[in-house]
Amino acid sequence: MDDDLYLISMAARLLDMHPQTLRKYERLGLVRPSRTVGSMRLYSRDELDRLRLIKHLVDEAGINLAGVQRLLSIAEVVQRIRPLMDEEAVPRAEARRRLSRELDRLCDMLGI
Amino acid sequence: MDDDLYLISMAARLLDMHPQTLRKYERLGLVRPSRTVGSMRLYSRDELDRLRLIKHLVDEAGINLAGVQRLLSIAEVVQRIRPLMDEEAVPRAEARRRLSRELDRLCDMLGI
DNA sequence: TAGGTATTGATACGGATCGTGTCAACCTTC
DNA sequence: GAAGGTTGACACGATCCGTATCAATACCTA
Repeated sequence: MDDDLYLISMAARLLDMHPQTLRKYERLGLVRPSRTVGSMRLYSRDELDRLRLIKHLVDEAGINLAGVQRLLSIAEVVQRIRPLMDEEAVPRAEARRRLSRELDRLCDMLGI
Repeated sequence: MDDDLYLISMAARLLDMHPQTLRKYERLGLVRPSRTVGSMRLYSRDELDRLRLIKHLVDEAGINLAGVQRLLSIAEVVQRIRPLMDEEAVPRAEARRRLSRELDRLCDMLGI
């Protein structure tokens, strides 16, 4: 499995986005494609998914890039919280402690 | 206690915002001041706090109003999650169930 | 009740953001 | 080496957002 990497033109075609848009998103830190030795961008499946999410938040929800950035940070925290919900995956006391810390982080990101 | 209500000019002065900005925020559903019988806006302390948060997200973080709206919705969910953390406030199984539901809601709001 | 001040809703203007287009220089492949 | 794709930088419209302005209405006081 040669875990599928796409050049910017192919990625843009798959996502129906403009290559310049992808470059700008990287410049803003919204996505971080790897590079060839000649410094050409390589987009993985995960980054395509991330870009699809960004596209949805921008086009459908009308959220600007500063807002998208904040929402992506929040999403990361929520993703860390999910596995803490699995019974017997984590000791209860430890899970509670971690959950509390992640919630504090969320509040910071939300300004509350 | 005559729980402090302010007309728009006073609210704007306290927040250092333009009255027209407050009117526009209401038109977009970001805040919902009560009204006098003559339809003049009345801002409570809670709404002033909400406006302060909005102002911070817009001015400091550069997030647009669509993004602010989404973040405020997320903040509401997080506020509902917090009390579920108090030991012995809620039966454990029930707390877990509610927490799981709120997390699902968060994922919807984040598009994940 | 009459008169002055504040609020209302609607509209318009200037600055900033964002997607897109264009350009020369570089990399890659044949 | 030639052709085509990529890179970074810049510029051009469209849209968003705070602000200003306006006539009409509400409030308050004399």
